[in-house]
Amino acid sequence: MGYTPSAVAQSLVTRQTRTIGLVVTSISDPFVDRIVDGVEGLATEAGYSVFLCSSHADPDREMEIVETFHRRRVDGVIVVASRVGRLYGDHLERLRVPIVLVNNQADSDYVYSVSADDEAGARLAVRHLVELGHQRVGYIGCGLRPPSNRRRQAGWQAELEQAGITVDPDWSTVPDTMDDIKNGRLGLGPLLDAGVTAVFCYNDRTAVGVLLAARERDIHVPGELSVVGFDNIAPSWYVAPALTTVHQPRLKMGNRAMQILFDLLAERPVADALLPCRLVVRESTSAPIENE
Amino acid sequence: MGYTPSAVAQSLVTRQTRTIGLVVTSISDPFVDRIVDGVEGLATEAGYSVFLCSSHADPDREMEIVETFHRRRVDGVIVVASRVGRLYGDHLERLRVPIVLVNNQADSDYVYSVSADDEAGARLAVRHLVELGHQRVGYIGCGLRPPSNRRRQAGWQAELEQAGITVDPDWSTVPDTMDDIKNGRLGLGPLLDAGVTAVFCYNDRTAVGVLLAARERDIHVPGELSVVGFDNIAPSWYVAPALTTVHQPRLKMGNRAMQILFDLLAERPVADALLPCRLVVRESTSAPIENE
DNA sequence: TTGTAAGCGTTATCAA
DNA sequence: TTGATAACGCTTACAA
Repeated sequence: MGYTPSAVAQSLVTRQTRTIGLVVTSISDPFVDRIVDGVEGLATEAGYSVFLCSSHADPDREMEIVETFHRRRVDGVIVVASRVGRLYGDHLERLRVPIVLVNNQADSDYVYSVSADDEAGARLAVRHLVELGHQRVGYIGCGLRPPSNRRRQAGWQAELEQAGITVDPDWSTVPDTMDDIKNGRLGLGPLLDAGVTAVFCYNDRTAVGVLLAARERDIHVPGELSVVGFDNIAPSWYVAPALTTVHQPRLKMGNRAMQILFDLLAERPVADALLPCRLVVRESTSAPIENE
Repeated sequence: MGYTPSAVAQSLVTRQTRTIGLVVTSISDPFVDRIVDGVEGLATEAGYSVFLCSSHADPDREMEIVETFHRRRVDGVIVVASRVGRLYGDHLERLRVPIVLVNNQADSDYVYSVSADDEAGARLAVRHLVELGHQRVGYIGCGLRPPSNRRRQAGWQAELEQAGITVDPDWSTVPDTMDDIKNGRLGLGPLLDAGVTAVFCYNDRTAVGVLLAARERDIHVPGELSVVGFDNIAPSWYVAPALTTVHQPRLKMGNRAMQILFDLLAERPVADALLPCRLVVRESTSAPIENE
């Protein structure tokens, strides 16, 4: 009837805004998109609106954003790939705004989290390589995301050891540029020198860097080198060769984060979630070449 | 001092929320990401927060979202790739909420727009192909985005005609699946039958579909077929071969949309913006093969 | 300069 | 059941 009630006046009296704040490192990060889809989808369905803001991976910005969200009296906050993590506990027990972290476990009483099982995912990738017959498989990591890098690297190492392979320290490298693709490019040389026949990468973009560097060196993938990524971002299936990768259930992770937030708001009991990954085999892996 | 003033109470009395609503078709659309960055960057800098919501290209959803934003008393709305477009005029002159459309010109008094110059961009692409020596260049369009498709197709045709080439109707096809990549895949066959030596695609994903289909048919790109895309999304430079494409200044478009909204809010005079595109030549184009 | 009161657009409470 | 009224947490206009 030509008139729309003011949600802000309603919020003032009901003391809830039906609004949540979502902070991401960058919207241009292909890893983030489906997670945003996941939280936004559930939120909208429940009549919530979501504020989106990028921290650009700056911890101070991240904190500012959360304070801004609090100032706007959001009912809750979701942070993807937090750079602050467990530090929230201290800072936010005053604010009393429910907060859930995606891919960044933090065992504070005020902070909950949903993450993909990085270590198990990494093991899936390495097991695939080992079963293919690879003995010397390398790892190219990511210096800018220490927690998840650590878990994926640990999974890589554990799976190799379980296969009875002694891991050579030269098989792994953890570059720390801002650019994942560049990391992959940079990382390949040293690993090749160390004699690896396959490389497991921190994420798909790193793997793309490896693909690019391999092409420049005229190394055939997967003939001469197998490579596997992590995340299963959209381009991973249409680069050449299509990437074998570890799928993270990103939409589901977004959904779950939102669900946890709803539970928190309704004061239902909640538990952190650790979601399983899945191996997706495509064209970038095969049995190692037989030499001599 | 351990206390944060409530922005909602402030909003109630100042009658402005310092909030804007941004509606996109989907966050997972690689075209959208940088536009969101552009909007969000300027907004945050100016102390505004942004609500993000996906319409999934459904006009009804889009309208609902705008109404929700209005209910929340956003100061303005930005819609990327609107499916409603000029229809807003009638519906929103009551709401009196400033609205700016990105890539969807609508000449209503209440609706402003910023767009990339699709037609000029298309001509850039085709001119490049013609200068390379191609005489029969095809076009694969997008049935789901009629306005921009029409402009790009018009640019393609105009540029060919200006080069003195008579355009064969069989050189163009406009598939209308939801999936751009599939469109490219589908479109290649008919064009090949019509004898084209180069194809200009509605966007980069369509071009990726062409690349994929060409590989399956063992057609070498660019040796036997040149292909150019549109948008310059991130993957376009790391697919193989790297795509020649038309760059849309998406970050700038986002910035500009936000700037226009600010001008509207300050009651400064504003004008629609039409931003130029730029050709980016990479590896997917070359001179046509000489036959007999 | 400092303080007090009215009002922003709703919901909720409590009389009638 | 209906209808008036206080309160929500601020800004601002005005009085002291």
